[in-house]
Formats: sequence, structure tokens, C-alpha cells
Amino acid sequence: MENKEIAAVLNEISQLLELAGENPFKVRAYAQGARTIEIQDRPAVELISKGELARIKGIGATLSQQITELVRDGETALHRDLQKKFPAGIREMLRVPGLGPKKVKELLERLSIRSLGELEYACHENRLVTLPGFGEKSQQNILRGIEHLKKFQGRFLFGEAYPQAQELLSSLVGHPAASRGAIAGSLRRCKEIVKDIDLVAESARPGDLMDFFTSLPAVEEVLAQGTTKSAVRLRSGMQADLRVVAPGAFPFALHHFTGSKEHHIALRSLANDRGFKLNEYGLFRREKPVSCRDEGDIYRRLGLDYIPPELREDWGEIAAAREKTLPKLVEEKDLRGTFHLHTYRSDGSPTPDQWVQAAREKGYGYLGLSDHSQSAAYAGGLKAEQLRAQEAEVRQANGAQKEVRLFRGIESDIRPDGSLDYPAQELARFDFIVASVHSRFNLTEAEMTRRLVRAVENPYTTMLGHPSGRLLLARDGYPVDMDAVLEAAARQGVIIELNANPHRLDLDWRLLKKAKSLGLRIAINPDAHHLEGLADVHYGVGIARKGWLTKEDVFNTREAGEVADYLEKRRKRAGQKR
DNA sequence: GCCGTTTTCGGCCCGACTGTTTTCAGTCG
Repeated sequence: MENKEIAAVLNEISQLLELAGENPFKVRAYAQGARTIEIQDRPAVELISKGELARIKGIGATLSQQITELVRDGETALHRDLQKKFPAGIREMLRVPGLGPKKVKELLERLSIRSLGELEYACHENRLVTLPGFGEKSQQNILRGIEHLKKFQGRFLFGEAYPQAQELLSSLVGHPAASRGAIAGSLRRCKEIVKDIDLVAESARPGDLMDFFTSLPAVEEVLAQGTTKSAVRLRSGMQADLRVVAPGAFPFALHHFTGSKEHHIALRSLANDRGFKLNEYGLFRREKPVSCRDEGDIYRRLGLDYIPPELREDWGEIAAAREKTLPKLVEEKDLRGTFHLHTYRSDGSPTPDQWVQAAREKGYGYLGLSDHSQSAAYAGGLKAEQLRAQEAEVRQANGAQKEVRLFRGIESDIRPDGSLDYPAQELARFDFIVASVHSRFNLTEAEMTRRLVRAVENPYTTMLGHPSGRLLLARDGYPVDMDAVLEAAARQGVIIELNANPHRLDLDWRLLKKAKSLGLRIAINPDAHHLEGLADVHYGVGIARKGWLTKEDVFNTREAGEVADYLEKRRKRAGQKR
């Protein structure tokens, strides 16, 4: 059983214990244990065999026993009993905003409601109003919450939410009552999926700013309005929350509402140890406020280096900030070019000349064009006989100007047996090759792992495209032993793509740290099919930062000449190996 | 349930808002 699966079970145990009315600290201990086991570099089975499991901070005797039981039997008695007591329908009710374990328990015990469907029915029957702790309002809110769950599932892509947040923010900071404003929440931390938009603003006239916010054209419905907090539902279906604070409190509010919760728990605990108290209004030493101009000051007063928002996941960043070993994260301005762009020849729209123009506008020195290969018939993959024309076209675009170097590549399908999609003499002619899986996702994990390992062992493979194959909010990645694939890529010097398309953001940031530790280079590629898609590298950079990557870890921060030399050398070596 | 350079027992981040109450519990971030 993998660490991730173990974590999922522990998390569920935590939720169910909460439903059972257990000690909240016990509940938290299980949730914390889940996180701890998930971020271990080594599999639990190894930790158990070496007797190191119970020595990990946050895993004590009981959790260690539960994990051991899980690894040995694939399940635990505790988990099984809890599941029997609280079936899936009950757990689903916890996703309704405003419903927590206590209220779900009440619904269960007093009205025998055991699923979302039953809950909706009970609301329509007006049966919640008489329940203690509930009333007319909460019944309506629950109905609306169910409606919303059904409609949107309450989750949105980073790339969907970000432009909306930007627009709201620019409206807000343009208002005379606002002196400062910022995006906060998981969006600021660059999570690939977000639940809502959090905004923080500073104002001496909060009432005016709130009136302005709740009447913006993007707002469909005002869910709550006060002088410190307002919440609205946007026409897009997203919820946006605005917090307004008085001048001086802004850094603390921004920090607080950026999260994550786990980061705050760890940080406040450290603050306590050092004689401080930290909350959303300030940093205090013996009840006396400590002045901070910005978030950097907050960390410095606590004896830490500044921790960028993307890293605030309680994933080792606090220890690194204390030891002054935080990485200097890559920035968008470090990128010198990018790869994996489609043209009109397969399923994209731009011509090579148009891509050159787009690169120029972005200040890039090079672009790597890679249309689909012949097996991807659905995407207009290039037949072998079309390759000469493509070659000539790229050569011509390069001859016509000197500012932007176009590299001629292909996004080669990885066939089910792991081979690439053209004969070697064709592969040898490309400047670079992105190898990706686009079909036959239904192989077993062992077969898929073999397939990907074989693909990265092909001497012509330059990079592995969207390694997991996931489509966020739509499709999980195929089953594959990603560790084995990454290790093979590291042996072969194959670059790993961080596909920056908001639907993919693949390789996942949780694995980037692992890839980095293997010495792998990462290419932040937009996988763009239209000119506007080039801007998606922004999301890729956010995820790269979240994965602790520096400029040096990212392949396309190199200058055009260096990239050209690298690709040429690799191509020569591949020719010799063949 | 976990943890300990004051502690092996007694803490565990902390405050606002909502809807329900008539002083507060539950939820949320």
C-alpha cells in the first residue's frame, strides 16, 4: 500500500472520528498523521521494516500500529468499523457549506438523514426548522449548498479562478477607499485547484469599499455583507470573499488569509515557543503589538527567512526558513523560451511565423514547436510524408529573422509498447522530442510503468510530456509507478515536462521536489494550441515554485545558444547509441 | 493521539461570523 493511500485512509478515519464526537485533538492527530505519511520520501513498508515509523514526529504508538496494520492487511479494524457506522452518503453531507460534523450528527440522530438526497428532501419537507440549532435560514442555506454542489462541485481550476481574481482586485484597488489590496488564499499559494477567491484590502472606509465590491458587475448574488467581511457568488459560479482591514493591519490579514491552515498551525506554535502570539490582527510580544510593514517583517521577527506564499504548506518550509536554506524560487522573468507548442499542421492554429512574433512580444529567445505525431490521428498528427514540408517551413522561419530561434520538434505518441512514433532515421532529424501518452490509458500499472520507462530510455527522447496524463477535475492520471519513471529519466538525462496548461499542471508539484532531488531538469511548457496559450507558462511557474524549483532546476531558463548546444549534443549521442 | 532543553500530564492556533439563541455553539479559514 502506497503512502498516498495510507494517508487517504487516515484522513477518513479523522473525519469519521469527528462525526463520532471524539476528542478534537485525537481527530487532529489522525489528520496530521495522514499529512506526515504522505510527505515521507520513503514508502511506509520500508519505514516499518527499519523500525523508523514511530520515530517520525507526529506518528506515535497508535498511529504507527494503524499504519502497520494497513500495510500488512490492506485495511484496519478501526477504519472498517467507522465506515460501517458512517456510510458514504453521510460523509458526503460534510461537503455542504455550513454543515460540519456536529450538525451532520444531529441530522443523523434526530432525523435519520443519511445522504445528500435525503437531506435535500427533508429541506423541501421543511423538516429542519424545528431541529435545535437549525432554523429557516440554515435550511435555505443547506438547499442552496446542495444545489451548488451538484452544479459545480465547488472546485475550480487555478487558471479559471486567477483571471477573475485579478479583475476583482484591479477594480478594488482602483477605488478611492482602498489603499492596498491583494489576492490571498489558496490562489495566492498557487494551488492547482481552488474553492473560492480570497481578497484582502486595506481601507479607512470599509463600508464604502464593501458597497462597491458587492455591486461589481461580475457579482451575481451577495451572500454576506459586513464591514470586515463580505462574500459574493460571481456569475461564473465561483464564490469570492473580501476582507477589509484598517491601515496597519494589512500584512497580518494578508498573511492570515493566505494560509495554509497547516502552515499557520506550525508557525503559531513556533511563535508561542519564542514568546510571541500571532493572529490576523498582529504579532504580539507580552500583549504588546510588534510593528511589521509587510509579511517579510513577520517572518523576520520570528527569526525566519521570508517564506513565499507558494511554499506555505507545512511541507518543510518553516524548518528551512529557520536554517536559512530556503531555495531561491524560479520566477517568470527567468524563462528564456519554452517548448511544446502546436501549429496549424496538427491541432493548433498558429503558423511558425506567428509563433516567432509571439515569442518576440514575450521577450523569448527561442521556442520549441512540437506538433502531434502520426498515431494521434484525432489531433491531426503528422504523417511521415508531411515531415519534410514541416522541416522546410521551420528552416524558413529561422532564416527570415535572427531574434527568435525555432527548434523543430515533435510531440511523439508513446505507443503502448513504449516505442516512439517514427522510425529512428526520422527521429534523428528533429531538434527535440517530447514523448507523451495520449491513448490506451487502461493498461495495468506495471504495463504503464514499463511503457514510460522504455520511452524515456529511447535515446531520442528529450523530454517526457505531461507525465501523469491527468486532466484536472475531469480525469485521474493513468496508474503508473512515477518514482520508477522519474528514476529512469534521471539515469537517461531526460527532461521532465511541467505542463503549464491549467487543465494539466503535470508533473504535480508534490512530485517536483522528488524530481529535483533526483537531479532532474524540468521544462515549463505551455502545451499551447493558440497564441494566447503561451501565457499559461505563468501557471507553470507558480506550480514550479510550489515544488521548490529554482532557476537552475528549470531547463528553459537557459539562453538559446546553450539550449541549442545541449540539444545538438544529445542528438549526436543518440545517433551513436543507435 | 502526540509531545516534552521548565512538563510523562496537561496542553494542543485562534478569532469572526452566522444563525440561532437570549449568551452561545458550530463552522470556517
